Amino acid sequence: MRYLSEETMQRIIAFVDEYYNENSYSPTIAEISRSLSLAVGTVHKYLHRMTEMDKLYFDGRHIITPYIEELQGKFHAPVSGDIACGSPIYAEEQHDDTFPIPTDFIGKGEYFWLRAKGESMINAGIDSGDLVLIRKQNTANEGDIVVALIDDSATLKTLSYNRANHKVILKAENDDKKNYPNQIYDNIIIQGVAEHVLKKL
Amino acid sequence: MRYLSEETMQRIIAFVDEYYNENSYSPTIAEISRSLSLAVGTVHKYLHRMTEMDKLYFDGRHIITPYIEELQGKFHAPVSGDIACGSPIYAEEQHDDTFPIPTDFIGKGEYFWLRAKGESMINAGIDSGDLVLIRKQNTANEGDIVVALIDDSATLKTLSYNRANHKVILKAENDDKKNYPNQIYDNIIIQGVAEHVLKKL
DNA sequence: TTCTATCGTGAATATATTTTCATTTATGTA
DNA sequence: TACATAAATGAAAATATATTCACGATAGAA
Repeated sequence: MRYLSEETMQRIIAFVDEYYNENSYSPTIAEISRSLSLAVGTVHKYLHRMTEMDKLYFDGRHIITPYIEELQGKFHAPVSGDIACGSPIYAEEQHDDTFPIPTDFIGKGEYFWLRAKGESMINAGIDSGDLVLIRKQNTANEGDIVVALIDDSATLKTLSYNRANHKVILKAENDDKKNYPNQIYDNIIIQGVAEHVLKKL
Repeated sequence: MRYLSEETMQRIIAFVDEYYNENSYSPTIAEISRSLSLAVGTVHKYLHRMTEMDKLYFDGRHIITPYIEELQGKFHAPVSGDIACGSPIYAEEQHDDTFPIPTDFIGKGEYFWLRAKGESMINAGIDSGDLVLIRKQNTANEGDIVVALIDDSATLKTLSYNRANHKVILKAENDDKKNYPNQIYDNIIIQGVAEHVLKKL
């Protein structure tokens, strides 16, 4: 069989998704065959061809549709170690735990969680102990709250530029400017941008 | 074999959990056997006996440990419809989407998400559009932020009592007391207590 | 030592699942 | 009709996985 029916492909994906929702694992070829009244050979070829077409992924045992991929893995961001809001601490990826993130609240991309520590970002609504959701990226816009790597240490600050002398400014969001002064650098490495914060009430 | 080693049981559970973390599905008996250097027969008996002992669940194909059970299903709280912070709106459970919740950040119990609407709780850190994580319960303490059912409508307010006349007071957390006055009732039905809030930055 | 409970082995068997492929059915068209 | 294409069938073969069970090794107690 060289050709696939668009309708049958949709039916297979819909059934697999529904089955996964019910069972938290994907169905076997035989189960799809029975439920959709298709021959096992038919289902088998569809799964293979659809894998080639990147419509889903079938490894001979597990079927992963885009929907399933979203449910697992992709949106389970690892919780890294604490991050300093005040003085930078070393940014090691501890991967303590995983923490799934809602689909409708965030966009595509890789995310991870950081537990904020210190008072430097309280004006931005980030208090010590809050979990901050970071989107991994190495560029950012002025005004973004970024995870910046300075001398092998990570810190959470608001990004700003001085266009006159081409310096990068990391601003703390705290009125106490004595204890939380702006930090000026020639170069910083950005690890991600803070998008959400989960707070205890 | 009538007896199981506690150590081997722990090793099996640990391996299955780790494997599931990596792959989002549980390993086969053969894979456990290879990785832990145990005979397939040994692993098979362990899985069966441990199922009887309720240490995990094995149906001949899928292994579900307590950890895996937690990852799937149990902590996926349904997102209900919007809830009014200001004037109460009807509380229908829409179940738009599911939204997994971190294990270490919250305790046991049933949870659901509400999207806050209105300005009545801004002093409590809940702004319009925020997702609020509610723990289902029908009792609450003074000072808790509760989801209260008033005349078939749900509202998010801080709970308070007047012990003199046995009235229940629902307080808005907004300095504008003209538009957000305290509401006094003889009786209210509590649907849950707000524990966390997820905010966009 | 001898016995017994504990813990595990290994290989044969049974079952489930995937893979392959020659054939069938239906439809449109020259 | 004769032919080509699309879509699916069905059953056998290959492979993967689970299940069973008689036996082996170890260690402590009688």
